[in-house]
Parts: sequence; C-alpha cells; structure tokens
Amino acid sequence: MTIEEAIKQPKFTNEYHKLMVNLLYTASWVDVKHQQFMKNYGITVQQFNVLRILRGQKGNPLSINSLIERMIDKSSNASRIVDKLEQKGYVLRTVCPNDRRQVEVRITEEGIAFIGQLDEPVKSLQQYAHGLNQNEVELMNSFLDKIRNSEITNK
Amino acid sequence: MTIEEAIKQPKFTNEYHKLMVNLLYTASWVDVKHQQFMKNYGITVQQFNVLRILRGQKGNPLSINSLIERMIDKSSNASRIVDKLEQKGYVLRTVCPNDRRQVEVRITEEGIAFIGQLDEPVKSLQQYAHGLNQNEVELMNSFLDKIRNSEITNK
DNA sequence: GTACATTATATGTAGCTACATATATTTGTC
DNA sequence: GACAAATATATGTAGCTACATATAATGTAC
Repeated sequence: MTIEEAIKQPKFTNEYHKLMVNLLYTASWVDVKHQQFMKNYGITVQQFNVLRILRGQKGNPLSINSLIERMIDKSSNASRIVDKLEQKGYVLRTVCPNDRRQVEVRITEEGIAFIGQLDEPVKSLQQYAHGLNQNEVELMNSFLDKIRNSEITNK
Repeated sequence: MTIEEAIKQPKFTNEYHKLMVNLLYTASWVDVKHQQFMKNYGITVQQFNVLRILRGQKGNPLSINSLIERMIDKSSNASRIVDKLEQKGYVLRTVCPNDRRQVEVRITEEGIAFIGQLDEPVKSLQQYAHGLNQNEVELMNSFLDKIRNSEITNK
C-alpha cells in the first residue's frame, strides 16, 4: 500500500510534503506494532526501552537525567516510568552518595530475567526493516540523520 | 548529530535495528516540532490535520469513519477531536439524512479562515525535508512504503 | 415484520503525557 | 558560612489516548 492509499490522499503538494506525512505515518505505524507487541508482556514501549538501556549499562547505574539522554523520546516523565519498573521489581532506585540530588537507577536480576525472555521475540519487530537491502538501510539511516540536521540551515 | 549521538548509544546490533530506532526517533523529533508549532495557534496537531482534511473536501462533508481513514494516525478518538473543533466553531456536525447513524462533518467559514492563516507559516515545517534533494526524497518515500509493506512477507 | 447481526458514533475509565511547579541538594559569590 | 542561582528529581493537574462498552440505526434472514 502506498502512502497515498493509506490515507486516501491522491496527491500531495510536492514530494517534500509527502515525505513528512509518510515519515509520521510510517513511524506511527511501527510504533503501534511495538505497542501491541509489548502489551502481551504487560509492559509499555517506554518501559521496555528504559529497561534495555539499563541492561546495556552492565550493572552500572544511571541517573534519571542520563536515562533521558538515552531515551528515544526524551520524556519528561522518566521519573514515573522508573516508578512503574520499580513497582514491578525490575529496577532499583538508590540515592547517589556523591550527589544526593541524583538517583541511581539500576536493573535487578528479575529485570534482567524478564527482558532476556523478550530478546528472541523482539527480533520480529526489526524485521520491518527487512523490506530494504543492506545498501538501502544505510542510505535511509543517512537520510534520517540529514532530516534532523537540516534544522540549523533552515533557521 | 548522528542517531548514535542523539541517544548516546555508540553502536547498534546491526543497521536494521539502527533504522528502527532512527525512524522512531526522527519521527518523534518531527512530531514535537509540529506540536510546538501548533501550540502557538491554540490547536493540536490532530485537530489541525482533521481541519485540513475537511478543507480538502471543498465543502463536501465527511463522516467520522471517512475522517479516520484519512488521518495520519488512525485515532479511535476522532469523535472527540471533532468535539473540540466544534467547540471552537471550526466545524459543523449534522446527522446524515440517508443514514442516520452517520454524522456529516464539514468545515465552517471560521474554520477555513483559521486554517488559511496557517498556510504560509506551516510551510516552514516541510523545510525539514529539504536536507534531501529531490532524488533522495523520492527514494526515501519509496523506502518508507517498502517498510510498511514488508509486513506480509515477514509473517 | 421480528429477531439478530452489523455498522456508525459516542462515552466511561484507567492510565499516560506535557507543562508548571515544588522540594531537595549543590555550587558559586561575596 | 550565608544567600542566591543552578541542578536533579518528583509531583499536581489538565488534557489526551487506548480500550471496552453503550446507544442508536440499518441490514438480513426467515
């Protein structure tokens, strides 16, 4: 299905307009797939991403701010996302001894076990990119970076 | 800024994984820009999109369902989005005489005037795509379509 | 034409989000 | 070291979202 068919809009003012719409539409489409997948495991996409970031730290803790820096959508609610994960026993929060304003968040054994169980099934989500060959994927990654970086020159 | 820098993740398991993250990150980035822009005019992105769809109908009404079919994120809340636009006087809701289950939504003169005033400033949002040349934009549009269509073969 | 399924929209609700603000701690200046 | 500014996190709140369910109208089978 083309983007024109997907939103029943026969034509766009130009290819650039079409690209913006297509980008937002496709990302929303992918996001919904992720949501539906995660729901089966009683977790939200945001919670999953935070857990995966923490696991990547290999036991080292991260502050809430460093967590935000690593999140895909820089959420002002990182604190409450960590709340939920804490309630589930997947992470632990301790006050940082060096700077008592900061909080050290780290993944628990339960958290590691839980997310480990998702490693295999999660791969199916990346399959969406496999409509493209290696060359195309690299090209598209560079295009996405270019889009975000065109901001400066436009201002 | 590369995607690696943007989320402080030095490497991904492969380019496909990176693409999924980059797609979600970039779309969220664009979406936030849109949100911030629309906020200045006291309207949400969703409300704006619905208004623009209705204007495109040239006076003909659309049912709630046809509206959903044309929306970028197929929202289950189309009914309430129309509520808000109705409260602002930008759209009108009338029961369809042929099928009294349906509702005919059409844009008002105020709605047309309001959205018309955004036509020029809104163009700045499309500028994000201008980091790419014509050829690259067309290529990227085809890649996005491919991503959504790879679903069937993966199942 | 009655009964039942289907379709179109609306609404109740829990949970999530952005934004503003609060609280606690640290840093810098004098 | 007292005081103001800056930093890190948490929280109150209004509004938005997904999902389930309700309401109403239409279509279909007999």
